[in-house]
Amino acid sequence: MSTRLEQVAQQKLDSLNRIRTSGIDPYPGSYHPSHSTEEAMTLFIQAKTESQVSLAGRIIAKRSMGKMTFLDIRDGSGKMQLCFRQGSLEKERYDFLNELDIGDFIGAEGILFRTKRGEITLQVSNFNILCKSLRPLPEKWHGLVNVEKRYRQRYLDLISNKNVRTIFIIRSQIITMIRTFLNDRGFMEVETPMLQAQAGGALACPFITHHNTLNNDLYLRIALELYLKRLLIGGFDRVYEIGRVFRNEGISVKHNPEFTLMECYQAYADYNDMMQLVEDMFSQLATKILGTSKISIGDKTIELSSPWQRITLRDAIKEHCNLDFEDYPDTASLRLRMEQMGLEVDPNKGRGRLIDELVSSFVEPHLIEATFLLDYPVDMSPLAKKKHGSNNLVERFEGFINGMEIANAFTELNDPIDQRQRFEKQAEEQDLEGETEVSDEDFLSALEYGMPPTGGLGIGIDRLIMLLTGQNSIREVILFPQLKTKATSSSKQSEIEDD
RNA sequence: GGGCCGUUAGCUCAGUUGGCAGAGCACCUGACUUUUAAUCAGGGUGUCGUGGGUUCGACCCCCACACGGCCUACCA
Repeated sequence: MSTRLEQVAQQKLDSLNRIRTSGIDPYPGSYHPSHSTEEAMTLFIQAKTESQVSLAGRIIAKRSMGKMTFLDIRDGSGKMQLCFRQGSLEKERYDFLNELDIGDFIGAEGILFRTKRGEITLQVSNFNILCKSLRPLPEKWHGLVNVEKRYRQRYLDLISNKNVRTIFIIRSQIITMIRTFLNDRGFMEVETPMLQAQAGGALACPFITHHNTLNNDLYLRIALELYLKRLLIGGFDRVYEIGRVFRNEGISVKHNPEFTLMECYQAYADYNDMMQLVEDMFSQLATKILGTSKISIGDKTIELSSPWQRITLRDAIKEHCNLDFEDYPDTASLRLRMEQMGLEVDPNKGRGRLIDELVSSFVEPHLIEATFLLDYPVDMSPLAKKKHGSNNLVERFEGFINGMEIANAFTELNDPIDQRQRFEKQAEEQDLEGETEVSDEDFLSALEYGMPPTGGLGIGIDRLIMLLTGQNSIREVILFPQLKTKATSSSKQSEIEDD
């Protein structure tokens, strides 16, 4: 007894063997089509005379009518109907069509014509199999719907669902546009270590790994910040990196353990310049991708062109929580006030984390329109420069769209003494919160050589792509999102062996 | 971590107070020289997520587990 899948696989294997027996290589080395299907379409429409072309692609439909067969093939650019007529091919070649199934790749040459129904079609005079497929593709009409299978076998999702394919094409275009945008402004793209002795630049739980030869533990980076700043110290005035960072935290529709971050740093600039940069970048991206600077999410329309709304963090919390954090200058008093408001307060959290909790719970959900929250407390921003004339606020903003944090920027702290004190204070609070991390001496000593005044910006690329493609789950814009590894019989076996 | 929902043929989905497991597509055989979700005639099909339990009898009821989705929690 065998399953349907096994029976189909056997049928395809039988076909493969018949092909081999007949002396044909079912997996030839190369085939060089003269045109893509899209180019062939254009050629036919523009050319007055009959055009001889060769095409290659995957068979996605087969309609046989006895002595005449139509195949639809698809390549990276589009699709084309192929017409095979017994009168135009040797009988042996025509009969070979029996060995071609949906899913196989073929190359075909012939002359383009238009059918009675008006479809541009290739009249095939010769063809070759380029790859024999051994598994059936998902159903043609409904496509692949099973979400788990779509993520685990994304190639099937891409074959079946054109809108999925489009999302990832747009993703690629957006990232190219960001590079062009920054390059045009004199930024230089760089690459910095993903394996780091210390995971700094953000407060997040890192992944830990081990280098065997060096015999020391290393961390996968959680941010790009501290190495990019070293490059400003080194004399590159405008640098950026678009790269993967890794955070060992929860998975949700807005979080994947590895995600793509863009950080850029501009010497002699401050957070106001970064705000302008964000406004320019986002409105330009939207205009190029969508043809308008407005994005539609559900029934909401959000304008991305300059200027975005600006509100200080203090005023935003006042408005949504009826609480002025300046009235509560220390952790204890703020915690007391929050408890009086009926909130459950984590006793290990410091003042910065408490304020952050107020923001994410009460303020963020209301920031639908493109909004900059300005001027954060120093407690929650150890790498940002203090606001001129203030001892407890820093020049920092976060950008929000549709209730989602999308950008984070500050005027970078370049006072090495202040930076050392911030690290020390942060270390104290982390001890209270049960985390331990030593300050980054290597970064501090770099800073002591002198870093120019600098504006820095970070943008979550995946979330930006969600906005511009109208997706509400980050997994829809990451080709292979993180899923739990399914135990296979062999891995179960190895677990037993490990025990 | 908690809650709710889901898991049936390769794919998309039905199904039953608890009484032989169903359809469309795909696949196989046959017919067909302008089809295009081709059509027509015929055909095959399954660990009903996994493991227990209740029952004369479980895809269905109960328990546990796995995986996924959404919500929530966590999250610089």
